[in-house]
Amino acid sequence: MKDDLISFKKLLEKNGYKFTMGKRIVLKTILDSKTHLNVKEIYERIKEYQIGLATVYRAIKVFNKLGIVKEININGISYYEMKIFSGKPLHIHFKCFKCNSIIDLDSQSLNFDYLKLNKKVEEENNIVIYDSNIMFEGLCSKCREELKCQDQQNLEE
Amino acid sequence: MKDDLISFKKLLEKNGYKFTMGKRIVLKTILDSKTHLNVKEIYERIKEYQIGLATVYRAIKVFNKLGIVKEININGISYYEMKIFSGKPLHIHFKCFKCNSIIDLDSQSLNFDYLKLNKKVEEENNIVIYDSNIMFEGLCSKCREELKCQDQQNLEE
DNA sequence: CTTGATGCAAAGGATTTGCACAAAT
DNA sequence: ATTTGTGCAAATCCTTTGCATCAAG
Repeated sequence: MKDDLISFKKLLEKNGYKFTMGKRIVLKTILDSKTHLNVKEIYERIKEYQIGLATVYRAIKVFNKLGIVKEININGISYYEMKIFSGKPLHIHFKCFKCNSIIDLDSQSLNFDYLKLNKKVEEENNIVIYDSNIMFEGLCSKCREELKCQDQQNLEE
Repeated sequence: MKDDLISFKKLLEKNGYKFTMGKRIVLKTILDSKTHLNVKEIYERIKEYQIGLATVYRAIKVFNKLGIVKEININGISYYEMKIFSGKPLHIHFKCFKCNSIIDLDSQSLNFDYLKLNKKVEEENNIVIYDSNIMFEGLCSKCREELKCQDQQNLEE
């Protein structure tokens, strides 16, 4: 087994789960993906291995419970990405209204600012924050440029 | 008609919708509620007026599209709260892992900090942010106290 | 009158579950 | 050997849609 999977195996077994082939393949698929995947997408990618849809759902449920993956809801559908060992303390997502693309915003300095704010939120409200989900909606830079060009053309007419 | 509903009527009609009794009752229900409601909850509260579930869904879809209400997804279910004319520029939500309650965090100074951060995000990424969804998960102050008490008792045993 | 709105029931899509069987420790 | 995992199909839950009818402007 690849070294990088051993930590996951240990984490699963510590919690009474078996690190089966199904779970391994689902996990690997999420690990290898550059973008967030939903269950259907994961299933499509791995069904050649004879893995059922229910197994994918069950594996992800366990991963989510153990904090291995992070769930992001976009238009009522759940997408998943790695959470632990991912090197990202915070995930800020941005959804473009126009092209519907989801962009990860992970600037070092922004993350730091947000973590500082988290601390303030915790103190002000006497709560403990384990996880934070931040999702912005708006116009991405590409769509923004396109709109600018259109405006220009409208003016010239 | 109550004064405070006229702005909504105008907004709807400007966009080609009729401000019917169904929409009015659904809107009033969300307006009057102190907490976020899901469609089923709204339907339960107003079905005595002979309003069908589909009507509730359709009304909310329009409200959401026009920015009248804000949609919040909690565990795959959509909840709704007022967005425009609500006096809150930003809604930060907190969900307690233990008691599952959803708490609104709306401190003036925090909101200000977040809006400032939004500006920074916009500049760094050359995007425009129309809306932001921030949801924290963790331990609320009440559950935190309870856990503290339990720890105390465990130590004394 | 014309157009959008409604209620109902059926359809749709995502997720869960019951069950018999298979696989892991 | 025992316990958890799996595939399949059925069931469930939330949401949307088609259609005939109704109501608002």
